[in-house]
Amino acid sequence: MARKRSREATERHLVTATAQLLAEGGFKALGINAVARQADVDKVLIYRYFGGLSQLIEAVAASADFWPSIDELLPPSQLSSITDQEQSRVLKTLLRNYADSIRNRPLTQEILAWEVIERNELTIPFEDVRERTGLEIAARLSDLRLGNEDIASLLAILSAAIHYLALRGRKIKRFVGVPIDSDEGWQRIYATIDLMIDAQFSAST
Amino acid sequence: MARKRSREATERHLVTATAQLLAEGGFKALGINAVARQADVDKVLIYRYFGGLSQLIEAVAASADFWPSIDELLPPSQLSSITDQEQSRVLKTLLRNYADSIRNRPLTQEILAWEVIERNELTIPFEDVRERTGLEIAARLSDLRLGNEDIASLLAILSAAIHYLALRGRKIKRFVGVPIDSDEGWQRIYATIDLMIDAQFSAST
DNA sequence: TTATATTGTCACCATACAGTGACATATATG
DNA sequence: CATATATGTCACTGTATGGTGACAATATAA
Repeated sequence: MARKRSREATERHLVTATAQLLAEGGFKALGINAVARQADVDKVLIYRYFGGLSQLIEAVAASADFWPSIDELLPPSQLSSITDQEQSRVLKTLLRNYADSIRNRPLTQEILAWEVIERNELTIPFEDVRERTGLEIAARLSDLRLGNEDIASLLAILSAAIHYLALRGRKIKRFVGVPIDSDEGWQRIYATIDLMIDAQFSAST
Repeated sequence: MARKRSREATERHLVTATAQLLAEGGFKALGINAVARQADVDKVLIYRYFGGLSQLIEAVAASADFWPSIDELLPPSQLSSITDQEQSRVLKTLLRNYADSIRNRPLTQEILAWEVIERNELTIPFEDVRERTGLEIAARLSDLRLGNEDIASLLAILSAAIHYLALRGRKIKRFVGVPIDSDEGWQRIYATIDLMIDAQFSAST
C-alpha cells in the first residue's frame, strides 16, 4: 500500500492540505504538524521541499483561486461606451459582484479576517496577490468619467462594509438588526447600497 | 519584599493584567501562563479565585471601560425637540462619535477583531455588554421620526465600514487608496458619510 | 497562645509544538 | 547490475502550554 514516490505529488498534497486547513480553521489551525497530518506527509518534507511553513503558504497564495478576478467583478462588456447615467449602474454591479464573490469564498473570508488580526510572514503573501487585483480594478474604473466626489472613499466605505458584514455573518447572525447570515438580509444591504450610489450621483448633477 | 496578602488585590492584578494583554496582543496572547506571568501571580490562583480563564475574562468584560457609553455617542441634549431637518445631523454626529470612540480604544478594537475570527467562551462574554449598549441606542433612535427608508441597514452598512476601517488601519495603512491610519484619511471618510446621509434624507422628501 | 482557614509557592504531569539528525527505501543514472 | 541521488520514515530534543496536588506562610478566630 506504499504510495508511489513523487515529489511533485506530495507538494500538491501539501498545498491543498494547507488551503483546506486555512479555509476551515484559519491561521490559528495552521502549523507544521497540522499540515503534515492533514496531508499525510512527514513534516520534514515541508522543510525540505518548501523551506518552511511561510514558503509553503506563498505557494498556496500563488496557486489557489482565493480572490475574484477582474472580469468576474467588472465584465468588460459593461464598460464599453457607457453613458453618464449608467456610471452608477456600473458601480452597483461592481459592488454586488464583489460582495457575492467574497460571500462565496470561505478561504478568502478567513484570510481577510486574519489580516485584521495580525500581519506576519504567514499573512503577507496574500496581500500582494490582492493588491494586484485592486490596482487593475482601479485602472478600469479610471476610464469612467467620475465627478469631483471622493470616489475612493466611497468605494472604501462600501467595500469595507461588505468585508465586515461578510466576515461577521459567519459567526453572528445579526448586525444592527439586519440578518447578515441570510440572502434576505443581504438583499436589504444591496438595496441600500444602490440608494447610496444613486444619491451620490444625483447630488453631483 | 513579600507582598501583603490580599485576595482582593491579586484579583485586581489579574483583571488588569488580562485587559492589558488583551489590548496588546489580542486573544492570541491570552493564556493561563501569560496572564499569571503578566500579573506576577501564580496561575493556580486564577483557578482558585475565578474558576478558570473564561470566568476571569467575564470579570474583565464586566469591569473594563471597553465600550462607549450611550451618552458619549448621543448626547441627550441633542435629542430634545429636534426638527426634521436636524435628523440627519443627529445621525452624523452619532456615527462620528462612534468612529472616534472605537478608534481610541485599542482593547475594543482587539475584541471586535477577534469576534470575527472565533466565537467561544472567551469572546462571548463581551458580546452581552455590547448588545446592551446597542439596544439602548436603538431605543433612543426610535424617538426620531424616520422616513420609510431602511434605516437599520443604513446604520449597519456605515458602522460595519467604521469597524472594518478602524481594525484594518491598525495593520495596513491604506484601503482603496484612502490612508485609514491617519486623521486626514478619516476626515475624508467622515465627509463621505455625511454626504451619504444627506442624500439619503433629501431623497426621501 | 493555640488552632483553623486563607493566601501564596512550588514541583510536577501529560500534551503539543517546531525543528533536526540519522537512517531506510525507492528511483534514476552509470 | 551496481552506484548515487532523490524521496520518505523515524526518533529525538527543547520548549511551551493547561492543569493539579502537596506544601509553606500568613492572617484570623478561639
